[in-house]
Amino acid sequence: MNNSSQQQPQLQQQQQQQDQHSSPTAAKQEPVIKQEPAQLTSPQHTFASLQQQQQQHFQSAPYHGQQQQQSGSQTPSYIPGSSTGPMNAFSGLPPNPYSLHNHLLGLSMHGSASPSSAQGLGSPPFAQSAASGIVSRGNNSGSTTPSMAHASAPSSPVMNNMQQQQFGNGNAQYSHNGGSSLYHHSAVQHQQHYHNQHSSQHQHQQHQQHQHQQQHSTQGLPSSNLASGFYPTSPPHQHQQQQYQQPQQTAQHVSHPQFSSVPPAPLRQQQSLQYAPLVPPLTDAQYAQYHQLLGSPFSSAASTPYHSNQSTPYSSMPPSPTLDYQQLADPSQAQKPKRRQVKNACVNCQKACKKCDEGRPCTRCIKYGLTDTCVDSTRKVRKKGVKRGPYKRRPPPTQIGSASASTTPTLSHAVLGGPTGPAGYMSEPVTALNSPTQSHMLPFTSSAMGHLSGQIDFGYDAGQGSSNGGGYQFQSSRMENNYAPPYTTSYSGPGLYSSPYGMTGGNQNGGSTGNSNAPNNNLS
DNA sequence: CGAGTCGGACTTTCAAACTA
DNA sequence: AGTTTGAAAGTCCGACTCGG
Repeated sequence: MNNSSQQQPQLQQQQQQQDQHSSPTAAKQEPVIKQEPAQLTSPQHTFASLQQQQQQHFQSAPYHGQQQQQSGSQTPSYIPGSSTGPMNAFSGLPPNPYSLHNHLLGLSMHGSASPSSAQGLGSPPFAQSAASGIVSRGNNSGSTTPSMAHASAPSSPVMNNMQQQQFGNGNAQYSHNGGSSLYHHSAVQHQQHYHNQHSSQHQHQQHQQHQHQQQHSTQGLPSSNLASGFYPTSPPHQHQQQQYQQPQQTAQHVSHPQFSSVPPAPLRQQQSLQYAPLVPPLTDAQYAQYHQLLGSPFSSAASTPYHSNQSTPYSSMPPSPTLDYQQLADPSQAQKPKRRQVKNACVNCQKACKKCDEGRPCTRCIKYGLTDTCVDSTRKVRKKGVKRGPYKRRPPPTQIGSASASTTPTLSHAVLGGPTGPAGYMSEPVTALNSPTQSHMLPFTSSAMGHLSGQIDFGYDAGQGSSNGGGYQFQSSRMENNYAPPYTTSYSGPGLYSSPYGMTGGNQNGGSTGNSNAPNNNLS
């Protein structure tokens, strides 16, 4: 639908759900690179070094079932600080051959079916509607699942954990056997569901890509693994990568602190940049070459667009959902890949507000010798029965000029005359604010917006902020004021979905206050 | 310099609201 | 019954402080 562009990344996520096994690798790199730069080979990997690492990575610790080993018995490779940063990531991951297999099997079986596990991979995302129907109902919490897609997509391991919780399993180790299939099943379902909602075009693209990938990437690895994208193959991805490359290279790489003296920008975007070093600024062509040279299926583990979902941050190629859009909208806005989060951080990481990973013990805990206490944190149960104000609907994308849509969120439609936009809406201070930014900033400059919103008194904000109840008061006040959320708009662009709306909208204001507190409450 | 702390940006989850 | 919305709940970045 509208969000198709957004979806890309997500699709990838989903597709890679299984990839997660692989992606975790990437995922771990992040922390390593970033937080533990010293340990790793420093962010500034050269291609050569990168290659080596990857190779080593693969050779030495392809996939052990370490997760099982767990406590204490980590293999050396597991330990951060070794030169095998990537490896750590890799090994740190759950990848257990069995689990992986099961995982895949589960997918293929439950997912929209695909004869081979490999296909299973690709299929889920594309299986859309058919599957979705099956899906959404019945799993854990109730009705929905649209969002699950997000979750499921990112990390299989995570999924497991998460789902375990949801299913009441409780324990973190992700179990394989029957369990895995079960979890995955749901995961798949969600994914599919999600896809339904949002993407469609991209799905096709990616689907194709996946196929290619599979075809190309068979080098002696179990098909399932390949399928899962466990070992990404560079060549297949290249074209896709190129799509994503530009934004990153142009913007991120260039601006990365590592490579430039550019002072840390206030924007969070910088964060993502940290990963850039893996691939110094290159032209598209160069980049492509690079991957070709690397050639090995593993070479691009982190960088493969497919994996990127999870690994987005780490990979230099991370197709963020927004990237495409950004590019289109405003190259100058190019941005950081979307930050990926684990579904459930361990208690230690949570407490420290540091990045966690799916592994248990997680990399960080291993590093700090907290393996004993590295367990999933418990999540609150969302309260039910909270009333919400009426939702605004976005006008169909078609109404909005495609051109304008791509470049501008077209807030105006909604705001001004949109079905959802009350007349009074424009008068709101917010709109004034928004209007300038909406054009391109909104989607990507959430941080900027955040600042703005923080500085600006929206009127309704005050009342709402204090409310605990969450959105309820907020909503009602809005209604009273006849106020429409700022960004509800008809933005048809790709994926700006969550953040733009969430942030700028009520969420931002109300949310930020609430949010900021949340962690503290929990953590402290 | 590494570890701990923390504000808050950002992401994900998921129930309510909405639509077909 | 399926989809969309959007706030709650959560993750974790990055700045800061502190101790060795």
